[in-house]
Amino acid sequence: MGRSPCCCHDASVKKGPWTEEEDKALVEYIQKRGGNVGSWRGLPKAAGLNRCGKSCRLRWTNYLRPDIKRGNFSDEEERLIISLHAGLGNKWSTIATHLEGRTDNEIKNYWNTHIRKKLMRMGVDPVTHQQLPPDQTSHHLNGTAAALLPEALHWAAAAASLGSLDTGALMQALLLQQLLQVIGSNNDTTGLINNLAAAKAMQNSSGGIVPNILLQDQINYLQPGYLCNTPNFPEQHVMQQKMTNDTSPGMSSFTAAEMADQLCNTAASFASHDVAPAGDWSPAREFAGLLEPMMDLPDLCSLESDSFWKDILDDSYRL
DNA sequence: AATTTCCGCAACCGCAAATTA
DNA sequence: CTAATTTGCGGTTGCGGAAAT
Repeated sequence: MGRSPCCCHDASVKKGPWTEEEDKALVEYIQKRGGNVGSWRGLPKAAGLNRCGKSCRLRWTNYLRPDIKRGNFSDEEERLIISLHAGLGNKWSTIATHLEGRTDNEIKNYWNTHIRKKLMRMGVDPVTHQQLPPDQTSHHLNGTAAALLPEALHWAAAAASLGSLDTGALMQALLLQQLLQVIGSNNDTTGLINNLAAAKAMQNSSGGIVPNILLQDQINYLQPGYLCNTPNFPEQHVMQQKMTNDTSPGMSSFTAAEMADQLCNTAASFASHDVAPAGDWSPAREFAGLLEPMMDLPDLCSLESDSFWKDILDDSYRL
């Protein structure tokens, strides 16, 4: 048993950056064979390259392949990566299958250089997607925002626990988490906390994902009957499309996404005063008051590029 | 203007899974 | 079935350019 020594250990085989000539030779060889590489090990010799087969494969799959998308990642792609990573972890190749034209290496690099840092700044552990302890958080949220974050992160964790590939619920959870950071800058958040707790209970009653919690009267005013469509709620249309595209069998992530969707619908409903919940709805009214100024939220993943989010984050850094 | 430090990305490396003989 | 070989994956490194001093 054992492995034959790889040509990569041969000192005479070239390493390091590829030259234009090498690229050309590799592309021409593969194209001449109609894209059928055959054996990577035998390729270098056949193509007249002094490289190891492994190096050739990497160069082709990560750089020379004709279907590779170039340029910066869009916000939509970034959102997708974050959501998929929350459910899959560092399964870069699996994540890459969900992003057309992007390679696992590219996504991994983008994660390590951009997204990871962004999450850290937001006080979110990029490995677990859960809130970091205060002493490990790279900035200091004010007390209210800090108190709210666990609520949203609880959601993210619940969605992640499904272990499914679909991203809807996690996207919504991240949306909510960010929303909460904003709302947290307001003073009185009792209503918000009540509503979140009730929403979790709603999720519990319809899917059994999050155990325990809550008082019946809190659940009452969050029944699906009270939900309304709010097309201008951030990301709503994106989520609807994602869920429509989800054809995976079984439970799901679709269900989770739907429930998460309902929560956001609820938030939006309260905010727009379109809904009058039964019973004691003063918490909802209060919640609406907090949300109302937020209805024109800019793109939620443009945390650094967008001045709206940047100002909010800067505020929290100062505190 | 020169030097140092930081950062992003392409490429490498070792391991494990998959495939082949 | 087993060993040998190939392929794929994820972590890590190091080069080169940009930013800071």
